[in-house]
Formats: sequence, structure tokens, C-alpha cells
Amino acid sequence: MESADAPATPHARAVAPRRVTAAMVAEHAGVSTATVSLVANGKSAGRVSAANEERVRAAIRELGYVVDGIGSSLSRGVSSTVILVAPDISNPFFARVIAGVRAALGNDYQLLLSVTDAGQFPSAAETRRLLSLRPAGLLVDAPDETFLEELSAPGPVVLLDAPGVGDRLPAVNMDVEGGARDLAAHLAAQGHRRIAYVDGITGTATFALRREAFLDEAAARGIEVPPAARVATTIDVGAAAAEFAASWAAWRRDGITAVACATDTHAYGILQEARVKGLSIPCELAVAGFDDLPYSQTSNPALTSVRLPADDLGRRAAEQLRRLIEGQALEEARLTLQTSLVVRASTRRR
Amino acid sequence: MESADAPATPHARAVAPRRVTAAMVAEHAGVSTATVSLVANGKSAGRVSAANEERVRAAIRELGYVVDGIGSSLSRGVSSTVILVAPDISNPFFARVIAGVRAALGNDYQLLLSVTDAGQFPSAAETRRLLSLRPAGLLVDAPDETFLEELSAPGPVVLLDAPGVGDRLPAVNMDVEGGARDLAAHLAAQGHRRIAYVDGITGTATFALRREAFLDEAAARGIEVPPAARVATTIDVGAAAAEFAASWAAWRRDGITAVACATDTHAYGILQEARVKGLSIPCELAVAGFDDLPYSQTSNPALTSVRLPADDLGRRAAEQLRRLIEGQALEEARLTLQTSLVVRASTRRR
DNA sequence: GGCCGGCGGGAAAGGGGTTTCAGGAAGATT
DNA sequence: AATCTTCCTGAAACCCCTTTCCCGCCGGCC
Repeated sequence: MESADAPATPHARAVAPRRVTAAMVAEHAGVSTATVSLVANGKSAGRVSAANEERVRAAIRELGYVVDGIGSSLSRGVSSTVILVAPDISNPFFARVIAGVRAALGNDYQLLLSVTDAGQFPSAAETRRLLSLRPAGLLVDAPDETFLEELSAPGPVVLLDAPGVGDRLPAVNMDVEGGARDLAAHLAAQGHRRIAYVDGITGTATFALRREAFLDEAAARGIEVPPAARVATTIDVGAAAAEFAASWAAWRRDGITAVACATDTHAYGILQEARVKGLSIPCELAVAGFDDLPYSQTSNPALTSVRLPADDLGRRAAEQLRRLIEGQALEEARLTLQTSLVVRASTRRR
Repeated sequence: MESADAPATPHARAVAPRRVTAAMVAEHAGVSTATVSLVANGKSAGRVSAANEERVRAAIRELGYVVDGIGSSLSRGVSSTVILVAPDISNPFFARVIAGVRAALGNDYQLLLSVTDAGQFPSAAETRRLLSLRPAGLLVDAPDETFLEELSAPGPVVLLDAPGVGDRLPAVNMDVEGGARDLAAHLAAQGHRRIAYVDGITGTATFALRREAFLDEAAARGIEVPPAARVATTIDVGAAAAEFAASWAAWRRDGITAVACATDTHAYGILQEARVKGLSIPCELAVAGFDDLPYSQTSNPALTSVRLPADDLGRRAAEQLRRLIEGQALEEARLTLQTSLVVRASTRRR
């Protein structure tokens, strides 16, 4: 293809230019690889003369040298990668968590996500492979106990949103119970005495916590949540709408004046169906959600919801992880972040 | 803490049991590390005697040996990781793409996601670090040209959903233009003659393609889309609802009988606002979306939409990538997958 | 002027695995 | 019985970087 006197190698070797190694930089700068390593890693202060430092920097620039992640990881015994393991990433909440994590990790660590099929955690084999990449640390979102056991991690791990799981591991949680109680208190203050509760069908612990705290606080404030008004659906607008369509007649007869939902998605379905039925919200029926998803601000009417500190969750977890990686002790191994009730038109009676 | 005669090392060395290496397995099984490597990688056929193979397997089991990803990557020159770079992961569509990718990659490669802040691609520095992990291959979702240039990847890359970008790289695309044309044809067949189009405000090429194909096909079928009925909003239910609320009076005067949207999210906003206005859908106004998001099946009325082959997109892209990684030539470098119009109640006049 | 202290830099030892290559043992052939 | 295959096996090189010594050199001090 090229010059006729090129060696007749079967592979077009010239196409893939050789990776630039520290040795090449060293030769180009007339120093040893040790010096290159020091400069490239910013550890040159007081160890490399200014003259050599500049020559190495010039060589790095000129050759386009990038420290090889693999070689570096092997040599240091650990990579500079933080792996975030998450069973479900397809919601806007999670995007904010990631933003928080990235902000806290900065440039020192590289964030990679390991996701599996809907709601599942990696198998034991996958987990071992993951660990064999020698991540600097692991963040695990909404973990289940089985996965944590398999993990039995040799390295730093911080859990996110792990109420009641992995008690021995550091975690950052959100006070969903407080949020649920605030919501119950708000509905009580608005004068409701009989309320329906729409739960989610899922294995996640957070839903049980929300429900129990809500029911407990409601009871404490003299609110009744009759058994017939406790339902559960998959987390799906349509399913919630259908459930409400089927139940509303009975609830109305029973004197229900408000519906609290385990997540906003349920509430959207109820708002939709209520509109079909021509119900006036919040006058005939107040509706409240949980999670404060983006659409809740602009829904019609805007939805009262419990806002979760998504970016804080990510940020704090990543900060904790950094401390662990850097060998510092954690002042508090398990943090709980405040949630806040956002009252909007769907429950605000005037 | 332990026996009094233990060496007074400051670190609790016993806590972190030493990593199990191939050398340890080799010693335990009475063979060399070469043999261990062959067995552990399933390359033992015809190279290792049955007896030794069994002894090595037993040792691996007994010691819990896992091939070290870092050492292996360094030695082979490449890791067995496939990195999927994506600017936006928080939508259900993407979850299906991932499922497709995972299915096609199987156990041979490990999928990791690199995501950045909302809609952004990694910076040049981040990109270089990513490549320094020596991924076996890269999948890039909805790439922008700038990122592809920085990539100038030395390794296998396949683009997903990259209409009109990175022409020289293999890609798997979806025929959104065909879908848009089908939609225009459907609305024409339903008797509409004046239609509104709600576009998305975003840099993504796919939106321009949808719009142009729709307008072109509409024109070809004698449908008018008056300039005043061409609007664009951010991809947000509330924004679309507001836009529709502001425009509907004028549109109605202008004889508009249908609205086509660049994505279902817009259509949800319109459905919501139409209900507020008491419009009968599809009789007074037909509404159609694009993407066929999950909620479109259960919305009220169910939404006509263009379904995109999400899992196929992931699967085919991963298959192509595998071929590249394994050095096979691609029969077709750029694939385009069919989309399909799903007609539901929001446009179906009876 | 000799000795000491310190700074700067290099040689070299890993870190864990893969792969080549040469050679040994066992079985086949003459 | 000698030679040739065939099969297996293990030693060793290599991948790229980090880090630990250790040494040479320079200036300062007595």
C-alpha cells in the first residue's frame, strides 16, 4: 500500500501509532521514567529541579503523553475509578444524584456506572469482575442485602439510599420518614380526617418506611386511613389512574377527602383520572405525592410533594467515599439528609 | 489485639487478606502460572492435560481466585470493558438501550457507563483518561461532532443514534424520518388538512430530521402547517402545556385540527391542557407524539406515537462493536433500524 | 582543604497476567 | 532399540507505571 520497501507485515502497523509511554517521554526529555512519573502526577515539588520539570512538561505536551490508567492502576495497586452501582438509572432523580457525585469527586477520581437490567443487581460473577477492576471505591445506590453480602468488599464502599440495609457499612440516607410525617401533618392541618394511601409495588425499603411513617403520624393526628383506602400499584401513571378509577366511588362514599401517594408518578395518574371525572382539586379531593419529580412543579394543579435532596445525596456520599479512600476516619458513618415538604396547589385549600 | 507475639505492625494487616494471585493458584495446584492462565481463560482445550486442568480448577475454586482485570488488561494490552458514553441517561428509552447492549455483549465484555452532566459530553481531559483505561471498545450515544473529534479513537467505536454525525465511523441509527413521514401520512388519511407542529428545543440532530421529514411529507400530501403553528419548547410537559394554552385560540381560528409533537413529552402537556380546556380528543383536536414513551400506552386518551426500536438499537450496536473488537469487517458500517407508527385513540377518528 | 549534609535523579524491583518458545516425556514408527 | 512425533509444560519476557532505595554531586562548615 505504502512505500514498496516497507516490511511486508500483514497488519497495517503504521495505522495504529504506538502508544506514548513514560519511557518515550523520559528519553525525549533526557531523564528517567521516575522523573516523568513524578512530574506527570504532580508530585514533583521538592523532588525535581525546575529545569527538569520544564523539560518533562514540554516532552509530555509534545508527545501527547497520557498516563496509562492500566499501568498506573497495577503499579499503585488500585485504580482511580469510582464505580457507582445502581439498579435503576432511568429517572431524573438519579441524574441529579450523579451530578452531585461528580461534583464531589472532582478530577481526582473517574466516575463509571455499572448498571444491570431493570431493578437487578449484578450477579456474583459480575460483582467479582467489577471488583477485579480494582476501583478506588464503590458507591451503591438502593442496594439489596444479597448484593452487599456478595460484595463483602475489601475496599471503600458507601451506600446511598440504603435505609435498613447493610448496617455495618457507611451510608447516606434521606429522611423519608420525616417527609412522610410532614405530609401527614400538613394534610391534618388542612382539615382532612379520612385519607387514602397509594403505595408502590416494589421491593425497595424506602416505600415501606414512607408508608409506616405516614400512617403512624396520621393516626397520631386523628386521621383515619381505612383499610379499603390502602392500595398499591406498580409505579406507573396508568396503573395508578386505573386503581383510582376503580376505587374512587367507594372512597367518596367512605368520606375520603385526600390521597397521599408513595411517589409522584402515582399522583400524576390520580390527577389525570380525577380530571376525567371532573373532580375539583383540591376542593373535592386533595392529592399529594412523594419525590417531587420535575413535572410536579408544572402539573395541573401543581402537586404537593416531598422533595428529596438528590444532589446532596450524591455529593455527601462521594465526600464520604473520598474520606474512606484517603484513609480518614468518618465522623459519622451513617448520615441522614433532610427532606422537605413542598406545598403546592393540589392540597392547598384557601 | 490478637496474639501477643504478632509483629507490631501499625496496620492491621490481617484484616485485608492478600489478593489471590495466579501464582498462588499455580503453587497450590503444582503447575505454572502459564497453565493457570490457560485454564482460567478457557483456552485450555488441547493445551492442558485433563488431570492438570482439573487440579487447576479445584485450586481456583478452593482459593476463590478471580483473574485480575488490571493485570490482565495490562498484559493483553486492552481491557475487556466496553464503555458506553452517553450525555443523557435519565429516560426509560435509555434503559432499554442498555438492556440491548448487555444482551449482545454477554459475559465476554463488561459494560460500564460514562455519563457527564446533563447533556454534556466529557471534556478532552476526561476523554483521554477514559481512553487510558484501554476499553475494548466504545459505544457513543447521540454524539456531537466535537466529542468525536477529540475521541479520534485508536480503538473500535460504534455510534448510536448519530444521524448526520461522525460519517466515517460505524453507527446504528433509527429511521426517524420514516416514522415522521408515516405519522404525516396517517394524519392526512384521517382527513386533517391544517396541522400544528411542536418541536423540541435541543441541539440533537434527530429533532431536525423529524421536523423536516414531517413537514415534507405533510406538504406532499396537501397538508398545511402554517408558520404560526410551528412552535418549539423545551422538552418538558409544563412548557408544552403553556405553549399550547397560549396558542390554541389562534390555532383554532386558523382551522388547525391536529398537533404533531417532536416527542411524547410535549404531547402529554398538550393532552393535559386540552383536558383543562374541555377539548374532545381526537374529535376537536388530534394529538400525536414521537418516541412512544411508556406512559403513552396508558395516557388518556392513549397517545398515537412513533415507536423507536430501543433495545434493538443497543443490541445491534453492541453486535457491531463486537465484530470490530474481534477484528471482523462490518458488512454494513451504518445501519438504520425501522421505526413504527403506533396508532392509538388520540388520533383515531371513527 | 577535607568532611558532612542534603538535594536531585536514576536504577531497579515489583504489581499480576499472558504468551511465546524451547524442551522434556510419552507414545508411535521403523 | 533408536528416532520421530505429538503433547504438555514451565521459564521468561513483556505490558506500563510507581516507588523505594541509593548514589553522586554540590555547597557549606570547621
